[in-house]
Amino acid sequence: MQIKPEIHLTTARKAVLELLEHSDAHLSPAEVHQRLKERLPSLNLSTVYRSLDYLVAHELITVADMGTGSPVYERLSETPHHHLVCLNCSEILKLEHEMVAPFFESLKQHKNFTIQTNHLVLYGLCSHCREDTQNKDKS
Amino acid sequence: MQIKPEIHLTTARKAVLELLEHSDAHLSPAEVHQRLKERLPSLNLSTVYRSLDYLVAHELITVADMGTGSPVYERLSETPHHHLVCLNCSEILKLEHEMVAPFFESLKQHKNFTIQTNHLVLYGLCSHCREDTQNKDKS
DNA sequence: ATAATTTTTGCAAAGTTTCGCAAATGCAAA
DNA sequence: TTTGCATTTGCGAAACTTTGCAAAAATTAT
Repeated sequence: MQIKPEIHLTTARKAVLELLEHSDAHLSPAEVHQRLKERLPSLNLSTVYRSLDYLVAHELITVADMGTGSPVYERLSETPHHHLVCLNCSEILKLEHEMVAPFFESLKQHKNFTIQTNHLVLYGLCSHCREDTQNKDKS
Repeated sequence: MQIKPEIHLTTARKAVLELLEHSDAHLSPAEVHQRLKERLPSLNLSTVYRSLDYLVAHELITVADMGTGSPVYERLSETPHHHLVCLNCSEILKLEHEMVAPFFESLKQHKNFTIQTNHLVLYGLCSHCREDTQNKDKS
């Protein structure tokens, strides 16, 4: 990963970016490739991988590993957000950036490090499953 | 990933765990396999993968993606720590858990979500590279 | 102990991701 | 425009990771 402020959108990259912008979902590389095959039949899967990497590096999209086997990509909206994934029931909760911003700010202040990670995925237990686990412990 | 408090250490799992406990480094699955081959010649690489998954799920070791191609594993010490990776110079900085704990605590308080992620890897710019980038912007 | 059940492992195959390289494309200079 | 240079892409192969399945090992019940 490198810092390259200059953005050059080729046909492939533009297609990938537009697909993500017009889709509200998390898409895996294979899904992106699948959906673009109609428009661009010759588009190679490895080009999809490279385009996704490029778009992430240039901060036009985000990538996250939700533990689904493949990383998933989505457009980068004005208000970034993050995810909490329950290890027990697999529920995925959205986490607003306001909850994360103070943490990133403290890293800037105390460690002199500017976070660029724009899509955090944290694993743990949702409220419901924590109760279940506690009950199980008692029995 | 599932929550299985009962820990069953087979020969393979014990070997993997002991290797990580006696080694101070981040090891990839292939490196773990390589180093155990002497002791356990018949140990299969897929068993190493499954053992690592098992040990992570049972919170005996941690896994992190440092952007090196393969995930890396290490023993879980009493004092967990995290990493900051510079996107520009690739330097890896250690981040003490004390810097992270208040953030996790706030998620517990406000979102009722108990974080179990025990090894965060955050990407961004180290102090040195941020200066460079700023200078480059000016020129 | 022995048998039945469950878990783990090796192996091979499938799936996913990366990489090298040559052809194609795009941009810039002449 | 044409030429030359740099970037991007397709393709094939390699590398990495996961999965299904049957054999082996461990656990539990009889």
